[in-house]
Amino acid sequence: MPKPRYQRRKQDRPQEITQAAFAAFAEKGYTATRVEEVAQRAGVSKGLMYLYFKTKEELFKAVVKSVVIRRIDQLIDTIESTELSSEDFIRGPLLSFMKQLPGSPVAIVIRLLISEGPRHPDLVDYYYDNVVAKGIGAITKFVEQGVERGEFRQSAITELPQLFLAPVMLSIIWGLIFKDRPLDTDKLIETQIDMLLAHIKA
Amino acid sequence: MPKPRYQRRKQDRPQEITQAAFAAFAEKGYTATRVEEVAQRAGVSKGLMYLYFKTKEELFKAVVKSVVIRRIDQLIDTIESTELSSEDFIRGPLLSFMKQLPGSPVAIVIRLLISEGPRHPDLVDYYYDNVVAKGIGAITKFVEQGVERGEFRQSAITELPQLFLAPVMLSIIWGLIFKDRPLDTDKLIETQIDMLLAHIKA
Amino acid sequence: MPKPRYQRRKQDRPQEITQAAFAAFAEKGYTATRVEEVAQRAGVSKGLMYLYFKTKEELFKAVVKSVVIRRIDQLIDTIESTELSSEDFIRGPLLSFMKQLPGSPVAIVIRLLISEGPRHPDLVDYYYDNVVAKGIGAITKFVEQGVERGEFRQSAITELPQLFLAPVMLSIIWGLIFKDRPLDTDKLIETQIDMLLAHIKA
Amino acid sequence: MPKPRYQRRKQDRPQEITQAAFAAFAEKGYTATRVEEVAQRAGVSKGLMYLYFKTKEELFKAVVKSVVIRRIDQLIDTIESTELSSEDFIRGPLLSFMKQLPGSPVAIVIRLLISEGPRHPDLVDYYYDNVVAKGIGAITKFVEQGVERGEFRQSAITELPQLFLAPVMLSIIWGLIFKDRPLDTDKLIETQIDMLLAHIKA
DNA sequence: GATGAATGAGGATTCATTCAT
DNA sequence: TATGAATGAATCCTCATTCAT
Repeated sequence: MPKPRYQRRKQDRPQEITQAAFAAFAEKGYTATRVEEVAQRAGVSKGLMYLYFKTKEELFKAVVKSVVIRRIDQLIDTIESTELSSEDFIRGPLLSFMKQLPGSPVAIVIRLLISEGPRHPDLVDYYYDNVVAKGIGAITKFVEQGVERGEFRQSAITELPQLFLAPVMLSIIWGLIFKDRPLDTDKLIETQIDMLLAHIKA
Repeated sequence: MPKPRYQRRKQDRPQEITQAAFAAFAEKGYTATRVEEVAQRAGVSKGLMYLYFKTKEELFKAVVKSVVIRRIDQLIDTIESTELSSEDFIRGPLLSFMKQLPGSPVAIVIRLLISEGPRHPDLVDYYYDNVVAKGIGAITKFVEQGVERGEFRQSAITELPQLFLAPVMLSIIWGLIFKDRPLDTDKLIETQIDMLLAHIKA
Repeated sequence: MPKPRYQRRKQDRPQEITQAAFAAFAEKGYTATRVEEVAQRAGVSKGLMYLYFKTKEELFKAVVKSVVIRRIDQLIDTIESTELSSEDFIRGPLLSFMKQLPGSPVAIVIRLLISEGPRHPDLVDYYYDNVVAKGIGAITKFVEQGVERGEFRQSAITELPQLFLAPVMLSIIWGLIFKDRPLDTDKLIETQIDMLLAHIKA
Repeated sequence: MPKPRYQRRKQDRPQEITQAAFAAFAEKGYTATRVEEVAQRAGVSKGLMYLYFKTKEELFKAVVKSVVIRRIDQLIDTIESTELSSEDFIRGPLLSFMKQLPGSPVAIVIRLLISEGPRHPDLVDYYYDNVVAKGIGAITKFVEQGVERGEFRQSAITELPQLFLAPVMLSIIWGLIFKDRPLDTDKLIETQIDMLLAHIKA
């Protein structure tokens, strides 16, 4: 069944290309990935790439944005609609969310941002505004809620929500650099949560 | 106008080149740095570079190794020769050590490893063996010592020394990506230490 | 927003495209003009272009020919039907004709022929046969008529009718290269005519 | 005698490349000439081209300038140091100078300026300032001298020195477009000079 | 040992042309 | 017919590496 060499699929192309590019960037990084390779992965000609993305850089940005979108918003929605106590929410949905991050596309995006970020300040800003700021904000707000409810006490952690993310980040970086060396990231994150809760509980 | 640094001595060359390369890599990353630029920074001709380093990759490895050497060993020596109690040591020398990491060349090396590591498994191994394993080992050993001395209790942390590093790593990555966004890394690290100590003290 | 020009009629298409192409070539030259741009100017899809013109080159030839047609024949007709004396005709209709050439599409065609001519010998031949030869022939014949009538004397100019065109050509080239530098082309042409008439009048 | 594949000839390279480029541009025009072809003609690698000329455009400019330099200055020098009467100078050195222009590199430069000039306004300015303005100026000054000396009378030609150039320009363009069609350019130019002198002689 | 001129493989991008719809 | 998505050859330019001097 030889595929028709010529298919019109305008609707799907951007995503197909974006996905192929993500896979390629994940494997080789941005610079080492040739545009032609992305095209091949997407089952598309080199020229078509430039119909949808003016430059390789623009493709790069599209890739980052495509990964980012809606990931955080889900968490925030969950936070806002939850009826769980603060502790239960942290030990439940939040913990689950955190545990899956190191194995998710987010890890790849982190890698891309570390490698290419310095040359794409606008992308860094985009990522900060849409992911980091939102995430940090959500956690902060949630902790403050716990304080209001009397579940938590005032503590330095309210101003350092990054402490929630620290083990996640370490797990991500560990996975990026030391792929084969084992690390029990789940336990790492759990233990951090234990410590944090012990620290802030009233 | 590359200054003719005092008497050009052959034996200093490798280091001079290595330092220049490190500075260049720090600014632009490995791929974006041209060999010629390193040569200029080192006040040396392009051709001479290849007398000391067969390829750009080899130079890269030399750079990573040069940064790594002796940094960790100092910490280990300090640990082994200290007469402080475990807690005092942690709150003193170890905390200081951790605090200066985000601003140190280590951060640059992390960036390089994340960007280029996948293509240099041997370098990753080298780094793991000489830095990470040693560091992790030292902390583990130290915590175990605390337990033996009765200062600390048995806990999950003995097997997760990465919890000490987590806030450091987050600080490093934050600095790499979000250069301008403020983050009180010192406080972050201190608070983590507080929590860890609270968690493991007998 | 390409206006849907009244009722799109098939038979007008070739001319519409040809006109659009001429305008584009005039602005950017042949090579720098993309087929797609011509299509847009003509309010037509890229694909349709290829229904009327097999290649960009064929379009180019059609453009040159479309500009050429009938321009010279008008002059010749006028010459043949005039009842003016030779001098009066030269100072009247011929001078007017010459004066308007530098600002006319002919100037653009000259540019195109200079740029692309070497790669289109057949087009050059076409232009020579239908424009230059005819024009030169007409002037020659007209001058000879003047001699026969006793208005003019025999002179080198009978064999060098290009002397009539010289100031026109200089004006055209001047306009093509030095768009902004002023040149009184009318006076240039008039003075040349004065000199020529002084030279050949019996 | 296989040429050494690797020769150091820094001194001569720019000119060699410039000459090769001129030849290539003369044959094919700027756009149709590939950088690699110029390299081959110059017996040089593609990469070396970019050591001496940052871009193809810069090479183009260098080519134009290399042709222009000193050509006009020679004429001006001759004018200033001549002891001939105005008429004798015009019929002698000036006429010779004009006659050789259509077959000289200047013709090629004209072609390049017509084709590529619109995209290189600075180059057009350069050419105008260093060639056209100087040439026009020299002729004007020379004619005025003739008037002062009583050889010539006041006339429109003092303000239209382009009349001297008109037959030269026509000859150049004729040669560029109608390579094979014969035209007695020498006689054309001579006759124009005859007419001009007849017109301005006191 | 030093130098930096010279090489050439590699990769991004453009655009005339084709063809499924 | 008419469209414009899709193709791929063509080309500029970069930069790690080599080597004559």
